[in-house]
Amino acid sequence: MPFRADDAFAAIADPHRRQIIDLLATGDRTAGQVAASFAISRPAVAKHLKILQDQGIVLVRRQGRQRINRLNPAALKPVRDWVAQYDRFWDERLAALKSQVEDR
Amino acid sequence: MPFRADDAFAAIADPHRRQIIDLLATGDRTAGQVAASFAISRPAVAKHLKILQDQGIVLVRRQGRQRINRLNPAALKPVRDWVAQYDRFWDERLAALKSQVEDR
DNA sequence: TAAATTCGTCACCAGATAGTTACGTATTTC
DNA sequence: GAAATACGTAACTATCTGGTGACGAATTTA
Repeated sequence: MPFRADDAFAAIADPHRRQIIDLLATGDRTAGQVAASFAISRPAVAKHLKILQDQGIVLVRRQGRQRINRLNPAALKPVRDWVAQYDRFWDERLAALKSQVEDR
Repeated sequence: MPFRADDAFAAIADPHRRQIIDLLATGDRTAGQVAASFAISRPAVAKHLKILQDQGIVLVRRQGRQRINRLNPAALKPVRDWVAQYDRFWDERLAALKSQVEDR
């Protein structure tokens, strides 16, 4: 029973998708503009975008015949929260300070 | 050309592997002990452990005929660092405080 | 030494994934 | 209206993935 790639963790497992996220962090882009930045084809990029959209990591708004993709980093929070459990193992002081802030 | 699961991001993409990490966070375990906590078979667990070991997320020490697995959370740092880029999008104040600490 | 325990790994299978090319639809431009 | 543009998606392929059962090596126990 293979696992389904239906969560944020699987969404960021692919290097191309992380690159797409990093690119969208610098500004909104259409699928075509994103594809122009990579060696893979536009349909391949469109598929990656769809996976990111399904997870809410990328939001789309229509503008004429264009579909503009915008990054929604808040959707990465599950990943961030899970990883943050282990922060204290590599920086005790930072973790302590962070939990102080978060508890306020 | 599918991507190769050869980095920490791919290692934590599988839910079982995250569960194994969470389990090892509570204490060292042998592969058999880990397998006893899951519905999947011991070979399946051994494979997951090997992937985690290859990424340095799990370290093994031999003790007689046992191989004891220990969590090494520091190996998750690449994931943590990448995700942390986007912290400011959901908590500006926390990010500011964190960068102050980290810059010191 | 023989039997039992602990574990890694091989061979194999079903299903998922990432990629391609080809095509269809909606919108803008001429 | 016709042509061009921007995009999604279906169909297909090669490869990777997670799973199982079977086997063998190493170590402990009887």
